[in-house]
This record gives sequence, C-alpha cells and structure tokens, in this order.
Amino acid sequence: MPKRGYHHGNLKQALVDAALRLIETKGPTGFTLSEAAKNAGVTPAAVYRHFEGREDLIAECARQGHEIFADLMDHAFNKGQPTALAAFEATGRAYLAFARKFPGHYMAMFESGTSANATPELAAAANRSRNVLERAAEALSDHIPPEKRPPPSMFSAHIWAMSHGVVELFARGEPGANAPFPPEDLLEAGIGIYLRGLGLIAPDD
Amino acid sequence: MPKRGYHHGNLKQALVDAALRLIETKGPTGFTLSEAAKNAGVTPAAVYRHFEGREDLIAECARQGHEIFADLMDHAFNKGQPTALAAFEATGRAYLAFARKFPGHYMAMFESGTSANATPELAAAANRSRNVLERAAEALSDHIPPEKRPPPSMFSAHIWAMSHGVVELFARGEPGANAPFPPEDLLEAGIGIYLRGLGLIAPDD
DNA sequence: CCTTAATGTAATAGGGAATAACATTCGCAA
DNA sequence: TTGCGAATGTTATTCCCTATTACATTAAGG
Repeated sequence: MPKRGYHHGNLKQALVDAALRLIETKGPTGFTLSEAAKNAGVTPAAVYRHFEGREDLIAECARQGHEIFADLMDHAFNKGQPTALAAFEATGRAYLAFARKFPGHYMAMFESGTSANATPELAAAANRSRNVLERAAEALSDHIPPEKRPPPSMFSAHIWAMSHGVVELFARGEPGANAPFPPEDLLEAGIGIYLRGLGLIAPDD
Repeated sequence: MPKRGYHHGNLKQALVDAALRLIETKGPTGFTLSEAAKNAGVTPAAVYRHFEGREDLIAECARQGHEIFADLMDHAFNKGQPTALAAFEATGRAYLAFARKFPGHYMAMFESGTSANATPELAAAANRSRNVLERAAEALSDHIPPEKRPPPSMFSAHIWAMSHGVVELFARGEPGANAPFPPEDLLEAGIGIYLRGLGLIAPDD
C-alpha cells in the first residue's frame, strides 16, 4: 500500500468510495462517518474539510449515483432505438441492472432516508435521471392510441414506481423472505402487462 | 397527567407508541431509543426490560403495523365483494390509505432498514399481510383469459410493487414538490392500465 | 523564500446504545 | 399477614459516533 504524506491527495473521492463500500455492506444506517474516514486512512475530523457532515457525504454518494444512473438509462435508450418500444423496454431493464450493479449508490439514493433536495447538486442530478425516463416515455407516447394515452410523465412514473417497488420488495431479502420469481422476470412481465394495457403490445403477442 | 409510581403499568406499549410518534415525525433514522424512553417517562435502561434493543423496538412497531395492515386489506377485500374486480381494487386502495393513515407504522415496516426477518413474530405478521393480497389476486385470477394469466402470486407482486413504489417515490416529500400527480390518482390509473393489460377491464372502459 | 490558503490532526463536548449492579414493587404462597 | 422471588425501573459506566475548535503541516505562487 502506498504510504502517503500529510496530505491525502484525493481524499474527497476516497471518502465517497469508502462510504459507498460501507453502505453496500452494512446498510445506510450501519454506515458511520468515522469508519469511512478510517478506511480512507484519515481522522474523522478531516472529513469536515470536504463535506458538511454525515448527511452531506451520503448526499454526494447519491449524487454520483444519479449521474451514473442517468448515463446508463440514456445509453440504454439510445441503444434500443430505432423502435420506441424496444428503447423503452431497454430503459426499464437498465433500471434493475443499475440497482444490481451499484447497490451502494442505489441505497444512498433511495434507502438512506436523505431527501432528494438535501443539496442543490443532488436535486439537479436527480432531476436529470428523472428526465431521461420521461423522455423515453414521451417518445413512446406517440404510439399509444389517443383515447388511452395518459400524460407521458404519468406513465413514466408508473414504470419508475413498479421498478423501484420490485427492487425494494423482491430484489433484496424481503419481505416474503423468499423471492417467488427472479426480479428481472417479475419486472419484465409487469412492464409487459402494463404496456399491453396501454395498447402498445398486441393482445395476441 | 396521571402521576405514576415506580412501575409504569403498561410500559411496553407506551414505548411502542412513543417510538411510532418519533418515527413519524423525525424519520426512522432520527428516532432514538433514549428519546422514546424519555417520552414514555422512563429512563433509557428501562427499555431493555421489554425489548432487546433499538432494533427490536422498531421490529415490534413494524409487527403491529403488519397486523393493522393485514386487517385493513382483509376488510377492504371483503367489503369489495361480491365482484372480484371491485374487491381487488379496494384492496389496492387500502394499501395507500394505510400508508397515509399510519405513516409511523409504514416507515417502521418498509423504511427503517430492519429486515422483515428481524424477529419470528415480525416475519409471521409480514407473511400474513402478504397472503391477504395474494388471496385477492387468486380470487381475481379466474376471470383472466387463460392465455394471459400469470401466476396469482406474480400479479399480486406487481400490484404490491407499484403501490409501494408510488408511496416511496411520490407520496412523501413536501406536498407538490416531487409529485406531478396526486398519488391516489397515480396509483389508481396505474392499476387500471395494468388490469386492462390482463384483460380484466374492457378496452373501451 | 515567505506568505497564505488548503488540508489534516488532536482534543474535547455532547449524546446515544448497551450493560451491570442496585432499588423498588408486585404477586403469591405459607 | 408476612416473607420471598420475580418483574420492573434506576444509577453508573463504557464505548462509539457526530461535530466543533484550536493547532500543525503542506502546497502553490508572487
């Protein structure tokens, strides 16, 4: 391990990384600022040179999570083109993939108890990732029969809610103790049924 | 206020009630065992005569929440009879009503970071409330065209996930700040679209 | 070089979780 | 009634966490 001098060099990000690892393993409530500092090889007081406190450190973790999240969803959306439906479904799958691949970020974003408005930077990042999903919904909206077309922001909210619910309830250890289905299948089936209800998938598919 | 002697008389439930009020106002992370003890008029150490610790106290709050929850959903289901569809929709609405009416319980159940298997009693109660929703789904399952009929436990999981997602993402936070639509409308529309996708609602409804 | 801001440390206050030893009261049986 | 054991509550203590303040070290630039 590289010995460091009095100054760390990149402490801020090192603290974020340490915090993310701790959140991932011990949960957002188990995470402590002091332990993150120790893991970064620094005293707890040093943290306050870079963050206002514990909450602010978590907020930065969440912010970085939203940046990754938005990038992933945006990429999935573009990759699914040109079909609006395929792009939308890819975006949905990207949601679950993110939760699986970046559990620390996901917990910081949605399970830490910190408001999405904790800091302006976090609010901006959260807004961005919401807009990605909403844009995907808008692109798909044109293909919905007008008489059953809800506002795009509504049906993107539905997809987000179901995705988030699947992650929280069935992609962790609870609450049925036994996940009756693989979360991926559960979510894909749920979105499929929902899109059928919107007239976006043929009834005999 | 009634002066009490050396013994409280009903401390265990008083602690649960105090904890629920604290969780409701300050969030599950802001809640402290010491403050709950003080609010119940007792020293912190007394809590350990009735609970193993902080987690165990939260788990009991969650357990009581699941009991109320299951009762409400069961009642809504029976009230919605004889139509299976009406019963099911009433059950869905009861979910959101519970979250609104018992926010402390809801937070203890789903946002406290404590596992649903924290105690055997909690696990049993959680199982019961899950079964209520699954039974409603089973009753409705007969009316689904066979070629698009998922396992009842799957589509009850879908409804639970969307309900939970709506609560977590859109029914919290400052009013209007994060909610493009009233959560009740959002959830009702979402369930409606989903049920249409299952062929349970006529396309021209 | 020498100053100044940035960055890290040491010391400390304040509070919560948990435990152990002690005190009071309750319930029951002789 | 009385005495004893169990249940319940308190005091004192330990350990850890958050946060603040005063101090130490280093980096960067004129």
